[in-house]
Amino acid sequence: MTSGPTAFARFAESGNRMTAPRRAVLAAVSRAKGPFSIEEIYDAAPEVGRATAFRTMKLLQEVGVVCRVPLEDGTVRYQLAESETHHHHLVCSDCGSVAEFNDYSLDQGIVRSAAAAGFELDGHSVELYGRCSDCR
Amino acid sequence: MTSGPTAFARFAESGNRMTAPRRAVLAAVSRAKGPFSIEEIYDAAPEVGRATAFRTMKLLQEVGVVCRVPLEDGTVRYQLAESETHHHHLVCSDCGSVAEFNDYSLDQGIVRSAAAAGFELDGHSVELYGRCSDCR
DNA sequence: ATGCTTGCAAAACCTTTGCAAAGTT
DNA sequence: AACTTTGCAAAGGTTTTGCAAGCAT
Repeated sequence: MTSGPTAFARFAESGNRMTAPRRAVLAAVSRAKGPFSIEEIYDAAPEVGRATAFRTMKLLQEVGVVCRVPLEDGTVRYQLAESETHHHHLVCSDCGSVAEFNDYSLDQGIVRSAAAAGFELDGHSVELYGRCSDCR
Repeated sequence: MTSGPTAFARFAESGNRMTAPRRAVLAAVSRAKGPFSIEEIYDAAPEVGRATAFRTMKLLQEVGVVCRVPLEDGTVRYQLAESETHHHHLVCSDCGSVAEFNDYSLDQGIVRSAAAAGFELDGHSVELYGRCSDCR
């Protein structure tokens, strides 16, 4: 639940310089309740230049502070990553919330599918679309 | 293996009008060996206007003739859909090929994961990234 | 000090729109 | 004949760039 400090900490650990604009973006990202677009971030952090907002968001993705959430309609949002490790997303089409989940046996199934196709697996992405328990 | 005529047939069945520009886009799409961008399509079908290329590609997606393939780097390509039904993708990072696959038990795992999270599932997308059997 | 980061504003992109003309059924 | 679709060119929106000035370390 305490995602605020975590984003800063994770970024600090990444070995990148901590600057005022980056702090502002991290704060905006940490404040966000659900998935957001880059535009929403630089609206929420007006002291940061457009270019820097884009540059910083790209950096945060690389560093794993935020993760990309592809929506069903083909657009993309971002969200503060709860876990730095691999995970999947549950995207609610009603309220727009995005929850992370892990399922070991699901990942196993993916490994098995890849093997069956003679495919050497590097990574995978799984997005589930539907309605969350609150919205049902 | 005979994907050429199939795209036309599928489109015809969709109840949309068959026009010269649409035939040109369908031909270009059918000719493509792997995943492609919209720009590649209107480069390959110069007689078709830009706007029409975009409009037609959107239509082909809706109709299920082509499917959207999200790449690991966040960009999106399209590919002629082999099967009209639900399927997943194996994206090769070496040769760029995209293969479709189905795995019933994987889908089952997804249904189970969703249920475990109290999530009402509408749809899902699974992309596997790695190296195909030819490139290994 | 050194080298990375920023902001600005322009440029580069990509996609969509409006509307009259042309085409399809 | 009725209704769709197209092409054009312009508008719209988003993301990137180049570079001098400003920071973090």
